[in-house]
Amino acid sequence: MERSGDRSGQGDAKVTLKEVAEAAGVSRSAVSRTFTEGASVSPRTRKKVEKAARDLGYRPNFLARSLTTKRTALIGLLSNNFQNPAFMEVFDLFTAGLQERGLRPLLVNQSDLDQAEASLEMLMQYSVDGLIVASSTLPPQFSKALAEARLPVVHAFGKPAAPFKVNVVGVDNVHGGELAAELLIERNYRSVAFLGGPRKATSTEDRLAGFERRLGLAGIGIAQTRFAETYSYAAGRKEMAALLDQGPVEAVFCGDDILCMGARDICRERGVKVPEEIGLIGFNDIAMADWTAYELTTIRQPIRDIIISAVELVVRLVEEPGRSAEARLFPCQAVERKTLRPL
Amino acid sequence: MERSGDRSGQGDAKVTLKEVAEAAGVSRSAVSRTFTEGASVSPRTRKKVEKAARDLGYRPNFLARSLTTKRTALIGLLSNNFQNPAFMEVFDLFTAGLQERGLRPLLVNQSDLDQAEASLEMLMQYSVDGLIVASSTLPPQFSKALAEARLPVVHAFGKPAAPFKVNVVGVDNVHGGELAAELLIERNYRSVAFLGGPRKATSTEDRLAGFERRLGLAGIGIAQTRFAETYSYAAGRKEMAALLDQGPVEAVFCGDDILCMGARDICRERGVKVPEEIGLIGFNDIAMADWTAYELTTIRQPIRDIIISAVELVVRLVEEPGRSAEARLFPCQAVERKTLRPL
DNA sequence: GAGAAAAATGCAACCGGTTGCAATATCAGA
DNA sequence: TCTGATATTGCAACCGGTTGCATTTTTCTC
Repeated sequence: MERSGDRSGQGDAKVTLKEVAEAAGVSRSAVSRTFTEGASVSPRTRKKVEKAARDLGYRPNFLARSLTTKRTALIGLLSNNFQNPAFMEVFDLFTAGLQERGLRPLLVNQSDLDQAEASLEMLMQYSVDGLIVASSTLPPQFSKALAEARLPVVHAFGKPAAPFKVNVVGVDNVHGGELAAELLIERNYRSVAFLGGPRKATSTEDRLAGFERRLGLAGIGIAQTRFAETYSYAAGRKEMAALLDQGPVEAVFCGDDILCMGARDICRERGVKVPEEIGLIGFNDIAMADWTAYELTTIRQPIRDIIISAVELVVRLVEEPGRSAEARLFPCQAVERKTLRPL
Repeated sequence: MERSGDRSGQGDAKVTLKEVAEAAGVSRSAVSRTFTEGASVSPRTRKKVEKAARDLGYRPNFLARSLTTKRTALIGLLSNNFQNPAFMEVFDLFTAGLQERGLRPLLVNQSDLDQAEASLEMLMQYSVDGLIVASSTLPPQFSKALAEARLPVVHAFGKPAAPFKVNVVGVDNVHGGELAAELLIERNYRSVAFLGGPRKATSTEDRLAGFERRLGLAGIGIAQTRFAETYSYAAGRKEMAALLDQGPVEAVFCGDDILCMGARDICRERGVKVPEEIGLIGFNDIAMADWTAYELTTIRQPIRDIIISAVELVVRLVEEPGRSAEARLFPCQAVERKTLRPL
């Protein structure tokens, strides 16, 4: 004869609170309280309930619970950077950070942020407690939708936006651009180019703005400007190739390491030596930037700090709904490796 | 005076079915039916309900619904490869594939699979409809827990396991190892080494087994064998360095592209020329393997096919609970680039 | 040991939906 | 216009929990 499961009894369908209550000879409330932090249950009942629960293999249903508690511990994690291997680090830190606090990331792959409103709606239907958007850009329309949704939202890697109030955690990209410019100025580069990420990304604009301004103070103009369509190796290659075809420059500031790696490889392919014949600066300081094949000089973005802060912020927003929007900006930092000529 | 929201009326808390019913002057059932595929509602009621819903900004609560329908459309996505940039592609495809089918990935970052049972329990508390485990290894204990859980599970990138019946979608790793061996034999390498992933990973064992066997047929033994602790660039560097220190070999078969890239870079650093002085083969054919700085000769794993198949399988398992476990294995394929000497 | 305060318990309503069933409305055919 | 078949509708119970409140039990004080 077939046993319907062993002593841990996951024999049939799901075991419910009611069955545990019956088995333990107590009311449903008693069972519920046993599994609720800080509820009032006598040690004796608790013991009985726990035994019954163990015997039956009972686990409380989180979703049913959320119906009354209004908390799901689900946090939406939305990003448009699924093509970028560097983002693995971002996902790693986000998921680990959320899990540490008992939160569950509900992942949304939104390659086109312009159509993110449907995703937002979906997230609300799943009653997520909060949302983290990990992307350097945020189309105004989406930003508007976010602001209107009654939902704690943190935009990680974004920039403080004027029109709508969304919480932001990121870096001062203008300053980052300035740092890049300084690196070049110090080393006497005179003819420089900018190879940015998507044109519409505010991070791109800001990096360019800071770069241009600081360069301007030194009397240097930007010889060429190009924008990649996506943050990807392929896009970096493509734009760098175009840039090289266009005419000679002494150095290129890339708006992202992954673009810079693509750019670096086009140089490798064409036999133009880095840094002897052309200088390159990246942005982010992703782990791969340190790989022997690249050793990018780059502007470091404190990814870890940003993510820890974003998680902490979203948690806080969930706890204090009334809280007004906030921007947390971390400083960038130049890290010198081997893609610029020495001082 | 403050307006409490515009005409779309997300003024206050969440709008519920009941409120819509009242506004539309119909019963709650009618509203429910309006939002349920294939339910019986007259066009007239539907119109009324839809108008009321629109005016109030109503969205059905998925979680409440799931309580009675027994479906959440949540699929657990558990992986231990959050350090591996190559896995970005995997996440991209998984999330996109699930979303296409209206499913939502609940992400679990489980760097230590030995402790995955708690995560499994958590997933069940969230009533996920199914689970995809993306990892090349699966500790027996976890495998056992998976088999016992009443939950559709697909192990992607795994291998068909003897003791417990878990659905698997992956490649024939033994054959992959053989392909690598053939590549080396053809090119007359005689002294070869194996630099594998984690020792306990079955994929590592299988690749090694196939490699060794095919080599054996040609009368070649494996000169050195090393195992990386993780699938990471750093681990690849470390083991390759050790391997180089140990003594000379003509070629190394790396159990993963990311390890191979680390290995490649140690060579670059030490000035040992690839492929002139040492040959390298990777495994996977991740996007980065084609980067100019690496151009790895490697054994291709059809990632896209595996993922599409895994998603399709988990969907099917959800629909047909009784279905017995299945293994879907795809063939590997050698792709030649520039890290082995020419024929 | 009596009385009052504190702790534990159960009842019943509720969270936001779905659904079987019986009742009602609509429609077709004669 | 009447009858039976079919389509809509609402009622009420249910999904698996939580929680305010009144009641009962326990504990403490004197």
